[in-house]
Amino acid sequence: MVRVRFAPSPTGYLHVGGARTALYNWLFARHNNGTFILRIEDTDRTRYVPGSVEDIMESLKWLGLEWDEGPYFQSKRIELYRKYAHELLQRGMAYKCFCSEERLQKLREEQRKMGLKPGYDRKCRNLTPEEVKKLEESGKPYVIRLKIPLEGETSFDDYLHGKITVKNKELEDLILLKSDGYPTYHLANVVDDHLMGITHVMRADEWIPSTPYHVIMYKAFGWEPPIFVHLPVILAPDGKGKLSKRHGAVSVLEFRKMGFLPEALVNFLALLGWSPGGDREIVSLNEMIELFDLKKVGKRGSVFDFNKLYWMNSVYIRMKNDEELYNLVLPFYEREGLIEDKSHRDLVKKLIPLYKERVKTLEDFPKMSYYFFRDDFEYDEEGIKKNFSSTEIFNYLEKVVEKLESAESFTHEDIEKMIRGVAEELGIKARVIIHPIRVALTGKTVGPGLFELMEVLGKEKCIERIKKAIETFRGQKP
RNA sequence: GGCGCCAUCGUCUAGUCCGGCUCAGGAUACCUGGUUCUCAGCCAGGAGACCCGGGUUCAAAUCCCGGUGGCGCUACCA
Repeated sequence: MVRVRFAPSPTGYLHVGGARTALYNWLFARHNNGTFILRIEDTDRTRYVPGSVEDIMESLKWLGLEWDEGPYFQSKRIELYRKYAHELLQRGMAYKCFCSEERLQKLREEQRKMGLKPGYDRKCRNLTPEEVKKLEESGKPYVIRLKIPLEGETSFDDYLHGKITVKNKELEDLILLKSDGYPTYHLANVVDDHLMGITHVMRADEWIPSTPYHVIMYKAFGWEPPIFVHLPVILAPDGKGKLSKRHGAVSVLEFRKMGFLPEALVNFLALLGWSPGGDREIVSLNEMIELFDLKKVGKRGSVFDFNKLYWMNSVYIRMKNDEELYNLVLPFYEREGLIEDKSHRDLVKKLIPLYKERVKTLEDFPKMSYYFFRDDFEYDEEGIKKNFSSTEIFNYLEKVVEKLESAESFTHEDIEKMIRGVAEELGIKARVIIHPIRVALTGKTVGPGLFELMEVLGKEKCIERIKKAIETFRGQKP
């Protein structure tokens, strides 16, 4: 029975790197009919950020990665870790260390100065029972450290990387229990993974260096270690280092705010380091469950390519039907303050087909269709220059207004017939008036098809805006 | 610095395990053309990669060694 866990620490929002780790764990669990557990590793009170647990859970839910157990909080299991730390003490696999932080810091400084590798000098490792007793009675705070074998080497089999070996000489007696009684990540992590029956530990690459410590701990406890799977990290677009805030959005919920669809984000993230094989790119969550195979996960870090995410998002938007899109997009219009009554909601409904092929995000909808809601849009400079510099154009537009005023039907088919008819009467190409009309109506040179756009805008607005453009730009020397 | 991990188009990747089918396939981004009232979309085409050097072999992107580069870790943080 497969049991995996996603174990973030509540030090901030859930970023996309963490989300991908969660996704792989989730997919692996679902694929194997296993259990996906959420565990909050909050053993460092100083780094706790209020609200981050909520953010993490909401992010996971939004992405569709529901957990089967938890969330467990390590801060509520402190006694447990304490107990196990003391068990190691009794077994002689750990020891109390009374060295102050000041001494450790000074030690490190000196080591660095002398070109030695920094690390604890194991001063307290060989304290006699009497010395320990004396120090304890003096009330001196202490930590509990793991006794690393002085010789030999430690290795483990990583599912992706194969055998990884380090010399025990390179390892130091790391702290298991801090002087405030809280466990360090290492202790809590190992104890919980064992107690929770975790079969596969899938976490980011950066944990590889501390895995030997964990292996030594499992051995010290006499426990069977889980299978380790170290996932490659997500790199910043410049390829230098991990993705961070300064490269743009990193928080999952931030992507939601920008109008990305969870399906798109998940699909994109899944392909960052994993391939379903062949040429498949657009894969639903269900298909991913079926196809997910740890063997197909890559080893090298992958760059987060915003461009590709935008493309994928647009693909998913186009896959939605108009009704679904309406529900998704309405909140974005509301956020922009464009929705005041039912007529506005109806308007949004009509806009969906005009824009769904042109947007990359949900946020683009209100941004690109602002002029349907307000008259205070701006005219594109180039658009004015290109379309309103000749004098004849205003005569043409007047003719258009005339025709529009007498129009009985205002479907895009009839509008098209009418506009093309005007052009023919005038002996000009339709495009000669189409573009100026678009600028007059929207202020822009680009946008949905003019006739569809006019139909939705409505006869009154069309006439009004063309008249206004004539007034504004006629005789104006650009 | 030490230790570790990694290395196919700019980017995500297929192929690498079990060497020949590959003068390396797809996607994205970019460029060109077509469709069209513009844009987007769609269609067609283009340019673009096996880090370097040795070795093994009839044959290497694929196996081995070395180098280089990138990244990670080096806390009473996770």
